[in-house]
Amino acid sequence: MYCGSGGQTGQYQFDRLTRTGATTVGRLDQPAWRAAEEAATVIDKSSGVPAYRQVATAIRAKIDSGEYAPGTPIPSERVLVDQYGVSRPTIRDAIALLRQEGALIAEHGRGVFVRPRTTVVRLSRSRLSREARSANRGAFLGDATAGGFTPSTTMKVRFDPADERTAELLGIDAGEEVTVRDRVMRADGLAVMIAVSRLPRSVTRGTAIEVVDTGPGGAYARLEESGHRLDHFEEIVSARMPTPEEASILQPSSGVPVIRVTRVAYAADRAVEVNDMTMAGDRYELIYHIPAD
Amino acid sequence: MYCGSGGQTGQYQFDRLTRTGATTVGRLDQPAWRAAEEAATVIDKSSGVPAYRQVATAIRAKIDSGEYAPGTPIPSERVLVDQYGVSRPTIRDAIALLRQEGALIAEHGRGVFVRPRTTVVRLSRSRLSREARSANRGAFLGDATAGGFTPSTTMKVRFDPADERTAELLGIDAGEEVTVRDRVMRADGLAVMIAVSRLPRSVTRGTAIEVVDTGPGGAYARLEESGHRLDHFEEIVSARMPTPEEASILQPSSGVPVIRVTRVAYAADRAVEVNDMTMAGDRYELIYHIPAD
DNA sequence: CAGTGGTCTAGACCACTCA
DNA sequence: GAGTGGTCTAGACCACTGA
Repeated sequence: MYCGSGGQTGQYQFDRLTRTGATTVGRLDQPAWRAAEEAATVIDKSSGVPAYRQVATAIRAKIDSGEYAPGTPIPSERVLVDQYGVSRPTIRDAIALLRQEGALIAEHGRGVFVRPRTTVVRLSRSRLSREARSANRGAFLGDATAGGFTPSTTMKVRFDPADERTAELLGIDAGEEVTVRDRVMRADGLAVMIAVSRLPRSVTRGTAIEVVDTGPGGAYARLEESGHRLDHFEEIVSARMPTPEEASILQPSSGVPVIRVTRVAYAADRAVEVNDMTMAGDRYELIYHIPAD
Repeated sequence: MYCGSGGQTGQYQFDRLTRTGATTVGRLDQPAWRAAEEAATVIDKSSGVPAYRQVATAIRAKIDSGEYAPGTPIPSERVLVDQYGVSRPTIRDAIALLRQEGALIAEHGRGVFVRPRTTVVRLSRSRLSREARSANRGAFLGDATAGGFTPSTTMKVRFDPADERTAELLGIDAGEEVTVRDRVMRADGLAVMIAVSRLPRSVTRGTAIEVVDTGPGGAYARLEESGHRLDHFEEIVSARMPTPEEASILQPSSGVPVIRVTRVAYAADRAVEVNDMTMAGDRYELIYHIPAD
């Protein structure tokens, strides 16, 4: 089910959108190496360095030098077999290594491409302030038009017993009922963020937080209306490789980690929300502002 | 060259050290599967799901269920070949997938182990404040003893022309000379963080910032003494897979991303330092405190 | 349709670990 | 020296893309 523009708030702000590269992938670009018909880099089998690593190093050098340009295909595996004089599995090992590093992207039936520089979205935390929260109509949907992409959001609400971690973060007993707001944010149809928000049911009962559309100002506004004036937020940031489930939703290029942010919102005397956000690591940067005193 | 305890400050604080697991690897533990001599999970070759993925799913399930416990070895590749009735390369593909997810760790000549739960260090930003900076003797070395590990630091100082990115962040011209403080922090001999700090030479000239040992309170104290009172910091957080160079220093387990933090320190009217920090993603969590208004 | 990457086999030999 | 993972070969067939 989809929710309208009123349902979002207190999310990250699209503070600035940086397009660090705008290369179209493949089909139109002429790879530079096709003109050059270059000599193969020689693989030294007695050097002790595995052949597939030597091949990877050679390809990496050509990417760095610009001979293989972002967005263009590298020679096919069978061509590389001839160029380097090793078997196809060895070539594939080299490519696998570079894919793991995030330098190459394989597309079945099309070719292997130098990863195009991606559009990086910078999320600033400065606008989590009360004024900013009330002023804008919801971070994700609000700034989307400015960023030039079409936003959409899938939202589900359910009620679950709190697991151990949630209970600890919220300062409640495990098993106590929590309201779970499960969200997938998309830009131009592509999932860019998963956000799972959990609040004690004792806090949300009788408020619009228990339905999909929380109304203007979003969940945080409803919290403050119902007597839970927000005092501060805490964010825990970590990074890891995506689980298969996350990978199926976010579809990150292979070799790209996810950034995990757990935000805990505190009212004066208690934690009122824990929000677990997962985003593709190559599409986001988080910006934090820290006063010197 | 090594520097003493006086040279560190303004770095992350070891706010809390969480040992989430203390399993010894391998040799002493009896893997549970050895007792059970389990029946092989059947691979359905007509399902359309690649065999190596089916094997990976089966192994992942055994890890999740606890049948393969953290720190213990899984059956050898040749044994798995028999169990699942596929070739060794196929088994290796399955293991490669799980290594990429960070679930397994291979050790040459010893076996493949379920990744032990690692010690996570939580870095809180709350103590970047002026009082905290002057109160403690340097974050990394100071809190190390509390965390129960032996810290060491390698530090080099050099002077370079500013590259384009540094120049933009510092608000100077590209090519202008900057003081580069290059640091590797180790816990019990293991590198856990790389930090490269760059300051305009015009700011550091004549101060202890240009030598390895900056003295009590560290570089930030010297900055404030020389008239650059710090106003605020900005941190940009991102995640990606390590470059080969980073991997050789940090030696993260395969399949573990690095967390990248770029901190810019601002005096009243100008940026005075940009500090690029790189840490192994499985060993760190960053904590940020954000006021509600 | 030809060309691409994806999957898989049945071997081989090497480097490393540990009893 | 036995067992482990690491590397490598020379094939095979499949699924997908695009002219």
